[in-house]
Amino acid sequence: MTNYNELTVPEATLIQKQLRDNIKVTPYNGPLNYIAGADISFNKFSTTVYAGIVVLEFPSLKPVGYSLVKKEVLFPYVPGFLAFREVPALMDAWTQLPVKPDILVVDGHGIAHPRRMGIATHFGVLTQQPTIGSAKKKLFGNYEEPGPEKGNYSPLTDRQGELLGYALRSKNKVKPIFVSPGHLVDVPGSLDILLRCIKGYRLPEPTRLAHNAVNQFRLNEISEGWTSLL
DNA sequence: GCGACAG
DNA sequence: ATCTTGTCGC
Repeated sequence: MTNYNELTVPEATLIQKQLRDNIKVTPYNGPLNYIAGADISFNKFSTTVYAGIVVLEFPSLKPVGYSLVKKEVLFPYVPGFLAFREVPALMDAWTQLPVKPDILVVDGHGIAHPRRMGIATHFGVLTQQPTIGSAKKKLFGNYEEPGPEKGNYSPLTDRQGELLGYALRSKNKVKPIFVSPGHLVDVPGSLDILLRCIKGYRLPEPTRLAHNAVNQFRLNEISEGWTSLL
């Protein structure tokens, strides 16, 4: 894998344009026995990032294990280029997984991106794994505020009206989350799967548990490596 | 030029 | 993203 730390934004843009030819937004018809969530945590002003992937049994959503790694990152956070900052660390956590999940939910957008290359798509294309993007804020596209009830959603589209994903009310009276396909999953499919990951919190279980894990890791409450919970 | 802007 | 206490509403 190329070294993202030395890249300039124009160079990163070129990479996104090259990778976009490999994106596959297609129905996922494989099995779904395991789903995972990926997230990153770090201390403000630090170049050390704590990455983690938590694997859950599906549809019970019970965690079965987690992979945690620490890595130095120099690429800054630039809206639209999150992947260049977080993918390298996530890749290490991914490689360390003894068994890969059927679907991976990444904290960030999939194709709901100016060049259709959000972090979930970027990671999916590089690993050739089905991924879904789940973000807490919109990055790109237009949408109408979804209804107030849990489960209500509205389409997220580009200027040509093409469907990129959805704004989803994952819990009553909370701001919506944004769901979009990463790779090897289609738009409706990404919503169907994500809806089955909601457990009463705003964030879907895979993302929520991954977020908790990387924070515990950063605060030295749990250690690096692969840990089985079985 | 102005507004928007994942984590 | 992270830093932080109390506070308002369901």
